[in-house]
Amino acid sequence: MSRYGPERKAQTRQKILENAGRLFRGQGFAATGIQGLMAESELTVGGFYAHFESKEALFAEVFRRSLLQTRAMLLSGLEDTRGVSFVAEVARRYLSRVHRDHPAEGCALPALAPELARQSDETKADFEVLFRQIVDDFEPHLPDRPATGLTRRDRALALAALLVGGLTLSRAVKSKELSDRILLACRRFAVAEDTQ
Amino acid sequence: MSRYGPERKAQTRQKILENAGRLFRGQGFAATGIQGLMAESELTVGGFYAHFESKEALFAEVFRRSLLQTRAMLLSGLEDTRGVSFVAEVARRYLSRVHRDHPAEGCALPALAPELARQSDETKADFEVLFRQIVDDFEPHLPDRPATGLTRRDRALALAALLVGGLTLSRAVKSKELSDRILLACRRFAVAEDTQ
DNA sequence: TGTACATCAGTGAACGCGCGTTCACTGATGTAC
DNA sequence: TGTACATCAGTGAACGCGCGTTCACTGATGTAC
Repeated sequence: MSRYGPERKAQTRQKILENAGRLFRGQGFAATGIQGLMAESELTVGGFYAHFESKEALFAEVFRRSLLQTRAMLLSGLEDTRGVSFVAEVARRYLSRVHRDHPAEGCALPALAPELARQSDETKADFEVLFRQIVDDFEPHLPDRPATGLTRRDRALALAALLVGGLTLSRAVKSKELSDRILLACRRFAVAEDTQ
Repeated sequence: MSRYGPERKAQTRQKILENAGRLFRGQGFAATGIQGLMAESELTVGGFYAHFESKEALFAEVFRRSLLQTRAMLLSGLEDTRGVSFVAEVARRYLSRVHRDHPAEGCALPALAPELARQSDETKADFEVLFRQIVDDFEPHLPDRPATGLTRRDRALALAALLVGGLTLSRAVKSKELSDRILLACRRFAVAEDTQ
């Protein structure tokens, strides 16, 4: 065994979080056991509670971290991009085949949103902070088109829904052809909205 | 006890299916036990396998029935409605506060889609048949706008994604104000797409 | 009409197993003198 | 430098419980004669 102390503890916590992220998103929250998670992290069950208060507390933290990663994945390098090309690029990144085919490494929402909806208000409030942040990030990049009656905030929220719904549906069907079609249709729809 | 025979059995099966629908959508598939489901149906565990081959087989059937109900809820009375008013009405029905606040009685997708995505190809293929049917039902009611590069099928698929994603997100946040905002934004977005 | 029998929906105990959480304990470390 | 001690991340057994599925059995029913 290597060194002890707080930095070593932080590393262990990190490892548990990463494995929990993969397992929760890959198999679901209720379907993942702490036993298996700790084994995956090369530890024993009891140690879990030195790092997290409960399974739900871990869930909240996993969700938070996953969304931070998604945010970075969606926005990195797009600081000065606006209008159609912003929407097209964000939709292209999120509604990709790679993302669809690797739920365990992807955004937490299409994998875990219904389970989040069943958690405590506290956990949902934790999520909400980050969700608002991402929507806020979208907003300034979107075109202002008051004639449609949609504010930029409306567009940002609807874009988020289209991304999450599109990826969710693309994973639920069996046929790859239909699945690809769903991804493409949502990308086109997101862009079309801002084109005319 | 009342009468026996095949019609009585069908009634029992029906009762199990209804309770499973409520429990799965309300608490999730993995989080619902057959013991609890059968107790809810005023039966004992063992009897379950006289009606269903396995828990997954029940899931597939529950999903199918739930989508049939959703389809009826979305489309009833709209046979001759076209264009914006069709989209507006469908979105109004699906993205309603009542629907959001009663997941156990609502559409299976926002409640169970990620768990469906983790089931066998057979179960997903079962779902796909009905999903295609609903998208096919949408299609003829949607406006044809070739200038945007979107086919009617694209619009129908994107509309489905917007509905599912919108309701999913509206259930995941804590704040009712934000949740309402998400529902409204998606309704507006769906309609705006077909207005200009 | 009365009796014997086959059917089969539903019972309830048992299979092996894993669940989330608690807790007394271990043993490597850093600190004090 | 050497020794005694406090800290605390992680161990592993145990708590009570429920999991999905199997199976020998029960008992109300419909049928045959």
